[in-house]
Amino acid sequence: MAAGRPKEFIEEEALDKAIEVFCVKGYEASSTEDLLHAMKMGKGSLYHAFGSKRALFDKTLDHYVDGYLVKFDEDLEKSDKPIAMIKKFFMDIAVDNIEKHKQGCFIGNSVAGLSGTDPEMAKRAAGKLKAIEEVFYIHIRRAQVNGVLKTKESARTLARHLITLWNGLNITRRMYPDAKTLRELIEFQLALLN
Amino acid sequence: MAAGRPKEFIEEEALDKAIEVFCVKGYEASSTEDLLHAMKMGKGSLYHAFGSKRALFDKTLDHYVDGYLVKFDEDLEKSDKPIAMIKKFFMDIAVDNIEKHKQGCFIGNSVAGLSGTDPEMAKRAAGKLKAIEEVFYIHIRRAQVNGVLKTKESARTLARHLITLWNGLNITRRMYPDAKTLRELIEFQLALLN
DNA sequence: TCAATTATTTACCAATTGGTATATAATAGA
DNA sequence: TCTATTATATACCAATTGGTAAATAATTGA
Repeated sequence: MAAGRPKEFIEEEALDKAIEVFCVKGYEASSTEDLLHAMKMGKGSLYHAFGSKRALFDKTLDHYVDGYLVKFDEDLEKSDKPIAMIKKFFMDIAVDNIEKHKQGCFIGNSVAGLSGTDPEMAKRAAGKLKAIEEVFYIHIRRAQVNGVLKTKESARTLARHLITLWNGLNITRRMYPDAKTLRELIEFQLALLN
Repeated sequence: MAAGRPKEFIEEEALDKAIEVFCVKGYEASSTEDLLHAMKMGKGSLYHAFGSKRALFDKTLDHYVDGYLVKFDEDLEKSDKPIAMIKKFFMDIAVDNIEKHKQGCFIGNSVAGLSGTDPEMAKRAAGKLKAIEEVFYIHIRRAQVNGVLKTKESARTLARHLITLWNGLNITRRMYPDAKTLRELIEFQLALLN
């Protein structure tokens, strides 16, 4: 195996920290200094390991979705009540703490923030949302075939409804960062999934 | 009346240009240089007239909503089919051109982009969304009393549904900047308004 | 015509930006 | 122990950032 001085940071942990910074401040407002401090590494190391701020951001996008979507899909796969689980996924947003509400969704924030300055990266972020939609789609489709879901509306539209709800809540939760308001709203919209 | 050298710019026009810049690039990524160029004024003039980048942004928020929401409300007031008009308002999003899709909603973008770096300004932007919700609310409520709207769901929840749909489309239209997909989605969600 | 007032132009500023180059440190294998 | 390899630390960089100061230009009212 190759030799060389061993890394003093764990890539996954460093990326997690970078995600926090990018998510809270957005791409432009996150300075290299912010990232360095949060990731606890020197400038040399960071640029050696990740190449550039943009490349780092790109990696965080993958890391964020991989670590979170794959698990969600697996959990749905195992579950005997996937639709109830999807509903719970949304209802859980309502009881998030105020910090989470203010933070919003990393991917949604990225799509909104980058589409004017870095369309290519925005497209990649949008692709991640499509991947989430796809998970919704697969399990909705299956539930329709099963007969668990009675609605005749196309699974594709239902999945897109959910992703739009997700995107919408990402903003609306900043307007109303309280459980009651959000719960009412989410319950109302999930009634379409019956 | 007071004397003094007359302004060489029209405030409303300058603000419109600033809105374009802020909307496309976001607050942080919009440099003073960008703004100066778009607004066609010198640095001295800009700082003399608006004080700071942040104060300018604040003014654009007001200008954007004032010029657009008040008119919408008036139109709804005049209309004999306000609910149909609200629906049309949403359906029109679907046929916007690709530039508009990529641009998204100035207010929504601002809420997403500022909540981590300037919570106070983010709150002001969120307040603008609440003002839009209020317009929806008033006309939904009235339509329920009229009997035009049959649904017994609370007007407040319906209004919040619409603002969440608006916020959601703001992101989803970046994923699917095509009329067909958006129309399907919007039609589906507007079915709740019957 | 002369103040007073307000707008514009221009030159300037310290601080911060993302990024690089070089030297050094730590490892594995020969 | 020597070499190849990889990681880190540090000093440095040009460019850009938001913002200011002072001089000047254009207006109104006396």
